[in-house]
Amino acid sequence: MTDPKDTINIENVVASTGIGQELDLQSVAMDLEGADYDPEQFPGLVYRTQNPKSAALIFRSGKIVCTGAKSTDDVHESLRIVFDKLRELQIQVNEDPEIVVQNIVTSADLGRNLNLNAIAIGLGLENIEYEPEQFPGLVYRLDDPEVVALLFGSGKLVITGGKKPEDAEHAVDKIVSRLEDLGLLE
Amino acid sequence: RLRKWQERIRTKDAGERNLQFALSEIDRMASALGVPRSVREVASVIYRRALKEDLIRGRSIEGVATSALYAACRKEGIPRSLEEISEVSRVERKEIGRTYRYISQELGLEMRPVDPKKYVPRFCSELELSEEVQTKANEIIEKTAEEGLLSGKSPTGYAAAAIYAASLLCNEKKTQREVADVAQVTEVTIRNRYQEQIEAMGIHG
DNA sequence: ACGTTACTTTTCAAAGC
DNA sequence: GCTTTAAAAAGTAACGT
Repeated sequence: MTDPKDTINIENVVASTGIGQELDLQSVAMDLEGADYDPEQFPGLVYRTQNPKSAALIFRSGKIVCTGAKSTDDVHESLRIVFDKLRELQIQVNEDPEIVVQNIVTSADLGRNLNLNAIAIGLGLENIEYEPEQFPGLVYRLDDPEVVALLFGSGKLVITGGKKPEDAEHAVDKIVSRLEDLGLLE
Repeated sequence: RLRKWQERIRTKDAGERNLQFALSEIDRMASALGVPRSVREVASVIYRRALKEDLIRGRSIEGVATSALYAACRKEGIPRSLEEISEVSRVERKEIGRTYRYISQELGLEMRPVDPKKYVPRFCSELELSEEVQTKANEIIEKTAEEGLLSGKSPTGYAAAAIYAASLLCNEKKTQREVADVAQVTEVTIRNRYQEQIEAMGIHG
């Protein structure tokens, strides 16, 4: 009788911020160890942090995207490292740049197998996308919270598109009660 | 004013030429796949609806035409896999799949997942397997799908495994390679689905 | 027949083509 | 629309051994 909510795990957090200063990415790429910069391929410079593990995309405008962190705390820690690295290169970085979480990817487990065919019909074909020839997961878009859920035959699921950890909890609650109402859980 | 008239005629002609091209492509692909005329008609209707709803913007005419045909085959109960469809189209499989999902969603086609049993007659006939094998394969699909084994699995691989198992049970053995070739899946997929299916059926193979 | 790697889906920001 | 980055889910595929 494990509450599916207790199985929720944050797998990835995407956030954006900015140092409030324009950057010469060419010189940052020269001085910053481990930086990947190929403007022909992508306008952002890629810098990876090891602890916590994440990847930062640094742009000419001074805006930065951080992805790969496992929590919002890790996002802040990763970006603190990036800010300090830039300061070491004599680049002015704002005191406490505002960090906005843009997306949180979560996984969870409903604890029992799912009959995706029955769920597709039950939730309504107009509300879902299920094309097992192309992808094994059933795509279910929720309005509140505004997230997208991927349901698998194993009962495991992925919740993405949320901006706060509670979004995933609410989504799992709604999915569980919806499936229970339809008699499709257990 | 005369220029506007000419432009309208030019646009109208271009539009009609595009529609004619799309319909002739649907016809060409349908012939190559050997599907009945009714499927081409359903595909034409879907294409015209997509055109009317302005779903072709930002997409290729061929991509929408191919996806309309793929959807029509499924709606008519004689599905062709994306792999098979892409062989007669110049549009790649991935693009056909995503365009199909888009028009299906936008037109509210409410397509049901493909039933693997729909592939059994065609695959078995290509393998020259008897009616008995087909019936057995359908039985295997029916029973194991009820137990939830079908969730997330590709219909062609599922059908292929059931046909392989049925051919063994009916002493009309086909190799995994032979079945894999007609279903256009790998032997690995047949092996994996086959193991699950015979276990669920309580067969010893 | 293994094992490994890699691709499919969803989400999001960034700047530029 | 595309490009890049990360991550999970499970299925399928293509390598090499």
